[in-house]
Amino acid sequence: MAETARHSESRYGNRPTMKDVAARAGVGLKTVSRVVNSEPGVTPDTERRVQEAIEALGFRRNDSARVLRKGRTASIGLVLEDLADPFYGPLSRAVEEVARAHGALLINGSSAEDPEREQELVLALCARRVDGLIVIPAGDDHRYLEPEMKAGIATVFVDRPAGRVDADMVLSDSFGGARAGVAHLVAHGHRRIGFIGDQPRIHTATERLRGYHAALADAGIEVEDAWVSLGPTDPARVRAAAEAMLTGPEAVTALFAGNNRVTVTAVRVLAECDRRIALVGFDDIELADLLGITVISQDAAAVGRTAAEHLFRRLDGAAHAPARVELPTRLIPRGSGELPPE
Amino acid sequence: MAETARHSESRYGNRPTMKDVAARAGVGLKTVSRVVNSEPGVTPDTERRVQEAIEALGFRRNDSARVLRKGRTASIGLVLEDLADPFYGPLSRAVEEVARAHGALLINGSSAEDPEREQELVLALCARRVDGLIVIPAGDDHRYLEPEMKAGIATVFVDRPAGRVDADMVLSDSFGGARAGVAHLVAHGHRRIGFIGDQPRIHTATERLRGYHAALADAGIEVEDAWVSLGPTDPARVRAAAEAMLTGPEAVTALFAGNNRVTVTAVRVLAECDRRIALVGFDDIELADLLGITVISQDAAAVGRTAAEHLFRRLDGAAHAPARVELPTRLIPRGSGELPPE
DNA sequence: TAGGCCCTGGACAACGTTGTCAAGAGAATG
DNA sequence: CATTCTCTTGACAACGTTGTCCAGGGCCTA
Repeated sequence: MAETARHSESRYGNRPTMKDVAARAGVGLKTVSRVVNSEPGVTPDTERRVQEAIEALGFRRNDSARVLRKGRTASIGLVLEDLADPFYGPLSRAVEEVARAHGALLINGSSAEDPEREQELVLALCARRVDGLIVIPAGDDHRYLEPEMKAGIATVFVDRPAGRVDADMVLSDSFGGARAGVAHLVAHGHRRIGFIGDQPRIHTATERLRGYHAALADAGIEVEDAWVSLGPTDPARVRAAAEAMLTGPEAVTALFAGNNRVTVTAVRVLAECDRRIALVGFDDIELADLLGITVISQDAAAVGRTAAEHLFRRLDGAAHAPARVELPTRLIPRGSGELPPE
Repeated sequence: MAETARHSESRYGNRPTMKDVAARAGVGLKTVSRVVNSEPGVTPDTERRVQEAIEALGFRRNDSARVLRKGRTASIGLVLEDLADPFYGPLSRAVEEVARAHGALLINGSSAEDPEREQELVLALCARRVDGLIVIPAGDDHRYLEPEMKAGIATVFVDRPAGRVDADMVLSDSFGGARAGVAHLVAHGHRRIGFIGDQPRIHTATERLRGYHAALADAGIEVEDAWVSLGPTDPARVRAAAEAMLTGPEAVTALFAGNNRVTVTAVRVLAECDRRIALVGFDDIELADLLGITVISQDAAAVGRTAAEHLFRRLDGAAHAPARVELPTRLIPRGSGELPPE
């Protein structure tokens, strides 16, 4: 029977290690390490020999081992709701750019708006010992993160506040934006305005609804129940909600859409409608200019950049109390929000 | 002088290790490992004691160490061009879903269409020992990946073929799609058709141009130089190209846009134009239905899913020769491509 | 020429985990 | 009661890297 060669086939497909390089170059292990990390104290001749061995063997440093030894992974985690959502693409890209500038890689995960999945993802990232976390919360209780944060994983919450945990946050002014958008409709003569938003457990959804109520209260208008609809933002639900608001004697003359997905569906519904209904949407959308859609725009890239910069400032040692940054929104009139009631 | 407490402050902010848990629970190290990994052979009583210690200390397994030991990182890398591009969001999300189903995390990076940055990113991912790589090539020479692939990092190229390297690829039928799109314009009476595409070093750009030429050749139409423009797809360049094609006695009556970014700008230019110019764009765009834009649609999510499934099949041991999958495209007529020449 | 210093290079431990193996405690069997 | 077998448990090495520390050689100075 052949002797058991239990490690004849190593895990990384027999990748050469520094030891192999050292053997081939006829130097010590640590000298290879020095060359690989451009540390001083190696004569040019020795360095050349090591470089040749590295080249010949196709050696590449194993960062897993390095991470274990050094304690820093040079990677950060980003947990968002859905990478495929056009709002999160630019945000994610902005985070990536900042990470890159700090020599860090980005690990991405989508929670699909499921609190359990969010937690699962976040904890997986913590187990990897990412240096920091940027989280767009799906759930509203983040106490599970406390031990992690105490253990030194810097965390910044984005777009929605953290639940029951004291941490840095970067938000958009949902309340103010919605209030301005609805006030805009009021200013153009509307008194019956519908609001279609996301599920009430999502902070931005209720904030925007609060803005809607504030604007109508400012105008002395009493809101009817039938004008407000919160829930999932899939096309079917939104379509049903919009159609309900547009029918009957009490039909609204204008709609406020609580986010980009709602706006998209609303535009489709209104295109099929025989009356001219005004529309203001939260979040800008590509080609909205050509379609003449008035929106409340938030700068997703700026949100991501701000959050990432915060994070790295923490990683660089900033120890001030958790900060809450609120970025402004901007109303962009393009026609749909300026239609008069009919 | 105080004694040097060189490790008084450990790297992970003094996170407890299995050793600490073992000490507290009064058991051996390996027993903790067994509990953490739900391995059999631990009495309920022991398990309870260990669980309590884990709870009390807030222990979380350090996956860096695990990775080093096991040789699998349970993570894959995705290098694409720009996460903020609406084409890549769904693709990336689809890859993530497949990875999740296999218990792997996704590390994301944008090459910004820069071959050097692509290589830098890919090699960084290799140094992390990701189990596999999905690459949307920016460069056209990937020989630098050969040692990595030989060392066992599975790699799938997506959207564009790998350069000088034999590997799995998942592509869309750019040639066929463009040919069908241009033929569609010809069928509606156009004989002077412009083509605005991406930089010629990008494979899809030249493939689509090839499709354009093929369709016109099929129709016996001779292409004039002024009808074709390849280059960066930033709005300024595309706008200039489009405006040039739309002026003069030899102006085109229809445009074929080589990708989503080109289409967006083209739509803007045409909206300002006094003549009615036909347009077909490669890649579908949100709200294109409302704007009546005829497109050649490719299913980004399907591309991502297919690539990721290929990758994991490789990781599970599939050893067949590199495969090249080409996914079909679909022409979606919505009005802009059916305008007659005027 | 002797002594001291600097510079290069290498041996060794440690990071936190998991695989291997063996020991010990009971239980089952003769 | 002796023996074997099963089951639980823990000691130990190893993964590939980096930090610490020491040795030896060359060079400078007195």
